[in-house]
Amino acid sequence: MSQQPERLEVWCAGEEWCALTSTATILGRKWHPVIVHRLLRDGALGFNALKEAVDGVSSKVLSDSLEDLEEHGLVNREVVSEKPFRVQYSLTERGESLDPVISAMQAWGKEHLAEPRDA
Amino acid sequence: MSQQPERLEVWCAGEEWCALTSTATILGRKWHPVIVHRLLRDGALGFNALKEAVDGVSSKVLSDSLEDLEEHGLVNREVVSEKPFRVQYSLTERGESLDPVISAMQAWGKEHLAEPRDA
DNA sequence: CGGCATCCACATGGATACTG
DNA sequence: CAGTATCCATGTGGATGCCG
Repeated sequence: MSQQPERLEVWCAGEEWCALTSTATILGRKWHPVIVHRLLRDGALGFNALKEAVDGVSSKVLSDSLEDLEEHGLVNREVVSEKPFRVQYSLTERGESLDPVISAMQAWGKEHLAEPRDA
Repeated sequence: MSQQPERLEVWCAGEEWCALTSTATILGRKWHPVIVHRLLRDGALGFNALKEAVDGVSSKVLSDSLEDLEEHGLVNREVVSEKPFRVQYSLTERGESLDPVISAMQAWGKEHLAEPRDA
């Protein structure tokens, strides 16, 4: 059940800054943190449900993003039904471990970015 | 002395995902988190000192990155001497407030990304 | 429903060379 | 020392349309 043992392979292993740049590269794509956040909040979701939950992403970009997240072992894709074709995306353990990072990012954003109305 | 009162203007204000995407866009650029980390760790640094501290970035990219960080009010640029021309880059209060985010990113990276040798 | 195919525009990073 | 000027390859996102 645990797909955690091995660490993610990265091109910069050995460099002191690798942990930071790699994490930035993974979470720095426009929708990645939002996707992870939605899956953390709502649990497993189908493609279109996730698309609506994210709200603002196109099919193509969501598809690309999910593929990238899958390749990084953060998201799990599961076909739950063939007849009415249904898929579910959920976080792996590694994906869930991003919670503190996502939370920190969102907290910072809420604290320092402009809001529509102040009050 | 406080340049914190106003929040950063962003193109996505009002969107629920704005805090996350904007933060991702700011910290997601390859060297941004490393630059902020170095300034957090070492304090104010000159251009070349910072370039060496980051280790791996080109002048052009460092220059671009610093400009971007300045525009976001995270980094402060100060000319400390004209004759022997010297400049110092340091974090603003807003920049320092990124500490928890950078720390979370680095902690996650160290925990989940491959290292040169295992033992 | 859950995508993929295409095409396009622009952002980003890197190499190299040069300057005040 | 502290950058800027070019040039270029690739990455990334977005729009639109189509398919099983």
